[in-house]
Amino acid sequence: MGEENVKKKNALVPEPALRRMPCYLAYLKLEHRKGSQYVSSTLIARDNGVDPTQVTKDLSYTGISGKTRVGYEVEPLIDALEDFLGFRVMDEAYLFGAGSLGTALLHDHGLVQYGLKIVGAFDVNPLVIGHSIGGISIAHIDEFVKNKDHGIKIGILTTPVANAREVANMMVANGIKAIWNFTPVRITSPEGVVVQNTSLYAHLAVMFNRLNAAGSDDSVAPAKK
Amino acid sequence: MGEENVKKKNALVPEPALRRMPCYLAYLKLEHRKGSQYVSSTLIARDNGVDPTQVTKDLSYTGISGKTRVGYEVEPLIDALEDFLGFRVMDEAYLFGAGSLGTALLHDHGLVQYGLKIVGAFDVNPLVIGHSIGGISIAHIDEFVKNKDHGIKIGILTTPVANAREVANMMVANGIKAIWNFTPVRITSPEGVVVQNTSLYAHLAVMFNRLNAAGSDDSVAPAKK
DNA sequence: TGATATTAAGGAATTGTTTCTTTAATCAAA
DNA sequence: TTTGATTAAAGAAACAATTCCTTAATATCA
Repeated sequence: MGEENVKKKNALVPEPALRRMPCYLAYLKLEHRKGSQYVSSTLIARDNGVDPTQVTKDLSYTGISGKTRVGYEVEPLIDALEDFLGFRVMDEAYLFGAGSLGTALLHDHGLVQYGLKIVGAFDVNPLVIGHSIGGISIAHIDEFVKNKDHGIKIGILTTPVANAREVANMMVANGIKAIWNFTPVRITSPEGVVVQNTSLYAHLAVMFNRLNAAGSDDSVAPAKK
Repeated sequence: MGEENVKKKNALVPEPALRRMPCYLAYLKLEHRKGSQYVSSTLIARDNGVDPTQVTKDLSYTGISGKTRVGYEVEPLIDALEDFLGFRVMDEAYLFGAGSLGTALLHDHGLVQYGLKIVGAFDVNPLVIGHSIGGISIAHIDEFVKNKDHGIKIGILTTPVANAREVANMMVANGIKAIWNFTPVRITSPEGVVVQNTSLYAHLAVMFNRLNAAGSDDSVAPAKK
């Protein structure tokens, strides 16, 4: 108990804050294109429907500070956000499962602008192996296991539900450090492996629920703002 | 129907709980296929890396209750979850913005299994209008405005950032009640319109952050200033 | 048949996040 | 230069969500 400068709880940036940051970034880029040089937290808050103090708290994580009575300088803030979010360094990733959703992601070239480049894709289905989707050719997953020395740290998981856990284990066993999980299966992450769950169906469930709640109840309170 | 739980005013189901439910559902379907007839919350919790009491709390929202010392009956629980999440009724949706991400979603046929069917797509780019992607032909967005009497309540927003707000407004003005927003732009929802934000980049930001934190920690203080 | 262990469920305490409040800074205008 | 208004930032309070704790029920085993 003697160590008093042991970092408490790791001081992780709150996930909700991290999720809001790309939204600020998109907004700032639009403002920048419009010619704005300074933007205040008040303005950011109003245009994005969040609390002004939350904006300053969120932005303070990037290390940038604003000027009293002026706001934030747009360009440095954009740079700081992109740096902080890791959008400026290009990370390479492998995709596992070239089914419907995997194919969809291979078609999407938007991720490259945010620092993620898919450089390989794997599957077990003979019907897709050998084909090229979005410029990436699909290989058998054994090829991934054979190649021990790839420096790829990020794996995108888009297999069917039944294989998700098995493939995730294989990814980890072969050096993957971060799993971007698009399946509804909850991956119990081993050692120091990061798992980011992004099941579209989870979001769909929330949307359906809110839609039904709004439709069936006329005394609904509007999102307590 | 809602007479007995009138005590709490709105009693909205917490979003984190809703997001976990599809995960339980996927798990239960796998267990069902394996032949399990009963599954306990303890087991669900262990296999999915969550707290057992959280499982029972989450599942209680569906109205199903488990049997002491036995657990939950798998089949009725699957039914209840699918019903509760709105996965059993097929909702139809329009897609706005057939760019990279929009095209990707049109290629994905997985959504149909979860109750969402894309039945139309709109854009403004002459290069894509008239083409068919994933069985859906792309029309000019004016066609959407002309057709006042479509019964479509759900709109998927996949336009470029610059047009997101404008298109969202147009959607709402023409009867869309729920916007599934894939852009990083925060849509300030009007009256009783539901907005579900699903920016992939937000998730990417969280993953990058956690990955970097995991790689650089141990001895180094988090450079958060 | 009775004891034991396992489970669901409800309420309390804890934790984390958001919102509110206060303070200090500084630009603009008089 | 002085005054007033607006802003960022830091701390306090409120809120929501998770985890912990207790209770009641019951299938299994002795």
